[in-house]
Amino acid sequence: MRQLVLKVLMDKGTAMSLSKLEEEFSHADKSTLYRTLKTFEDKKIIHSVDDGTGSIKYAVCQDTCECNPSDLHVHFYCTQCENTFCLTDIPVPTVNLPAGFSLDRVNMVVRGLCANCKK
Amino acid sequence: MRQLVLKVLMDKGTAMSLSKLEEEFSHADKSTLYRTLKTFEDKKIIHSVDDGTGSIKYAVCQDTCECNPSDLHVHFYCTQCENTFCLTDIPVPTVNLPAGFSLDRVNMVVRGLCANCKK
DNA sequence: CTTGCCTTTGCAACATTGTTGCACGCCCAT
DNA sequence: ATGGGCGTGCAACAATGTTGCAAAGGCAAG
Repeated sequence: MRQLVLKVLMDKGTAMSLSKLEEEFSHADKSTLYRTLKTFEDKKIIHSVDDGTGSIKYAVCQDTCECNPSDLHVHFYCTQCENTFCLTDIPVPTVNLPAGFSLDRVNMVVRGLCANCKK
Repeated sequence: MRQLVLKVLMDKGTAMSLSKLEEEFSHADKSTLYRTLKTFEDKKIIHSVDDGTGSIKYAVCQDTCECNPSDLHVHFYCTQCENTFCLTDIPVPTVNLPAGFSLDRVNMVVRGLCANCKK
């Protein structure tokens, strides 16, 4: 089952939400998928993205993924196809915080149209 | 009532969630506050921030605020005091999207410790 | 083979947040 | 006084995320 979930996530190419996975596995239970995702996240096999849609998305980590300190890359949410992409090539730009502020993590989500939907 | 809500938001200096407002006005109803915030948002008096905590925060717009196309400034969430600040001085850096992608809005939230909590 | 343990799964319930329908009360103008 | 519009409160609801508990399966030791 976990193998199936991982395969779907890898084939999909985009970040998936829990409800999307439920549709994919209509026979599987929500809690099973939920715990599967949590397990993967603990094991640093996938990382979660809050893309502002209200539901958390999950995507497989790249080989070079360093999910440890942060989500290092920018995420993109397409407002038309409603897919969330990992822009693994685009690192989160550094920002100059006000004096006294220390940085822990950064979440950066770009909304717009993806290459497919813009055609 | 709306005047009271607006006053609290302005005095607070940080972005507040609906539940925080409920605490502030223990006698007021959730839906009243909710509709008040929605009204303010429509009128572009306040803007909403999804800081990744699961609850949407609201903050008064600056005079120069141009909430229209996007949240133009970076937001900061302090993991200790759990306050969300508008870093109105810090514009969201531009990113070079992959070919074919078009930008609509950007949400950028920095997590860390604020000046007060880092002391 | 049987027993017991551990893991995984499914069902159900729950908390939280956000949202909406409906009715009541208030104010104001006609 | 009457009616309409607005704001408010109560309640219910939907969606998401989360957890407790019991059943089912595999695996190893006896």
